[in-house]
Amino acid sequence: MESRHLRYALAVAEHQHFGRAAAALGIAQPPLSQQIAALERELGARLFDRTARGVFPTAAGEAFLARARRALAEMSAAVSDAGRAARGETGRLRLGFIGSALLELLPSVLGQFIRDRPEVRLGLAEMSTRRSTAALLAGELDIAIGRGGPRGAGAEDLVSVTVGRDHLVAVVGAAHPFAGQSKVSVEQLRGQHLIVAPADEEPAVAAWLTALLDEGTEASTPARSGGVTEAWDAHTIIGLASCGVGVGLGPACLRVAARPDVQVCEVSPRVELPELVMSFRSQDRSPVLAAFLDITRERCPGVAEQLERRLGPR
Amino acid sequence: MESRHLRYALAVAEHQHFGRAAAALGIAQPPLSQQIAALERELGARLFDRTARGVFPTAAGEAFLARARRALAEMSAAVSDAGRAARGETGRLRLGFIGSALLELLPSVLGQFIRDRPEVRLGLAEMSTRRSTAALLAGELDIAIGRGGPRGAGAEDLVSVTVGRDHLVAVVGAAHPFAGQSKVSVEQLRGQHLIVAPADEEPAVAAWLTALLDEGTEASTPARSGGVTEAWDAHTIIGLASCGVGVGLGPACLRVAARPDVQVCEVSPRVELPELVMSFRSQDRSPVLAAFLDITRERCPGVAEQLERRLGPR
DNA sequence: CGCGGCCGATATCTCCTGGATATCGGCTCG
DNA sequence: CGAGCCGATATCCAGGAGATATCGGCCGCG
Repeated sequence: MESRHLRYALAVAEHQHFGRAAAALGIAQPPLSQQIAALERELGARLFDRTARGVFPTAAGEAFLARARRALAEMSAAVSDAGRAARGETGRLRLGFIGSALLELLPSVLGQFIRDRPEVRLGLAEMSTRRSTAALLAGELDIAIGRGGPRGAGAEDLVSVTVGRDHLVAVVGAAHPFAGQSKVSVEQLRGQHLIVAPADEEPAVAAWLTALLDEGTEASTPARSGGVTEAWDAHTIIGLASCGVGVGLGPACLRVAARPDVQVCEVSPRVELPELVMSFRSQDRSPVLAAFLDITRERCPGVAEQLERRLGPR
Repeated sequence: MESRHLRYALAVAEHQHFGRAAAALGIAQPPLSQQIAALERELGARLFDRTARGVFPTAAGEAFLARARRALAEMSAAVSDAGRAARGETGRLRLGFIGSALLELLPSVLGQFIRDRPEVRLGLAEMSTRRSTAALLAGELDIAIGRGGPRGAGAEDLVSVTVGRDHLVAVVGAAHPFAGQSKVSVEQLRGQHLIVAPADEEPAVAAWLTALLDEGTEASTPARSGGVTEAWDAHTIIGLASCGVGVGLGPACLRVAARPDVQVCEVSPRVELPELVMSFRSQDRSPVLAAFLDITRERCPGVAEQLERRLGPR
């Protein structure tokens, strides 16, 4: 049995007339009679009573037609659903991001995305750069936003573009000696007890910070004698700084989360943190991802050029 | 698009392999590739990613396959539903019957029918012979059970068989002169105030009763000087008799509904009422009706022969 | 009561297309 | 780097869907 049989049976039921049904179907009457006869033979049941006053469905016909209508509705829904999914109007986008992306980048991009693609299910999860990279490679995420971008095994399967930059600031409690100054130097940070992102979760930031603090010192000299406390997120860094644990270090957007009892000091001279990087699987042809990238292209200067360069030979 | 495309796409999704999917479908691999390619062309969307590690559905493919599964399920349900309807396992049977059928015939036949065909929706309505005949002809009923069977316009479109016989009994209140006797004669009934079924609703019974009472009297003599009260159902007849309105007349099965404060008298010599008759439209080929007739055939002696005679030249 | 017309079924032919066979091209893996 | 697997492509064939012509039955009309 083919869906053609369903369409033909429904046409006959609708017109109560083989000739007119055939015309509506764009075929001649004999083949329609044949197809209905073949269908009835296959079902082992007569579907229509051919009377002098018209063609009417039997009880079996009624039962069959009801199902046939639903089957054809599912088929046309299959077509339109596939089209919408292919155009990226429906589907799912799972996004893993570092907390600081939530302070500036994501509100803008996600707002636009949700307006453009209201039927796409968004999965949002804040996580470290290491975890989002691993989840992206494992296929558990579609987009990862982290600092410094993915490195290590599997990174060659990903495409990464810079979507934001921040410079370093220091956060101290009111009682801290730095509290009076609006600026601190890198030199001053050496020897302080520092509150920073976990080294194994944010490898790029950790490596960069080590390089920054070791700069110009002897390799043998223990540069950070003050020790280090690792904190996962902005609010923890600020909280620890406020109660005098040490000097919090992080991107300038930490200011957004600052509280009255801490002071945020610029670091002088100004130094840039590893960039905010958005990654996705280079093999991922998802139209939803493409739509998200389009929006990122519009909203983040420079992203268009980076994507063109990296995706050029597609 | 034909349902073949859905089957093929599902096979590919299931096996993640064109060759094995084709083997499972009983066709060669090239036509399968072609059909999938044609489907993708028609949809304007790629449904499968052909990678080195296997064939996997795209987002559009997932959406399509989900609908395709439902569409095919509806199609096979259409086949089985049509079959069950054709075999009379599902469907509807609307039955109109005179009250006295409920006292003996229907409990037996309906019990068996409900056991045999639990999924058939039964519509039961008690009504007069005139109304059930009209409803049957109007297509509002599938079976009518009345007394004396249909007559008048349209009766030639119906098939009727006798399914029960009853003899006449008289019902009187305790204070009635007949209360002492266990038998009354037809002669004694003449001149009594009679409680009988409505003449226009039960034409066969009324005509038969008139003939019975007029038997042997002069045409000019007013035979029933006692007058008549018409009552629709057994309980009303008995109720009216009990409070002395007159002598209730009805089939012997009235005894089933009798109360302590009335007496049911045999009429002597015993006379038969018009038969209990079951009718259906001779054009009706409903398998549910056929199943009901089969049960009637088993349970009512003589019905098989009557049906064979009347339906023989089908 | 017969005849004309409508409608679905049947007969026959044609041609499209779904399927088979053979082969190619690309990728993976030993 | 070559063997082998797998999907795509090329080519051919045949079954069957559909077109045309015609039949047969039923209804309605004169």
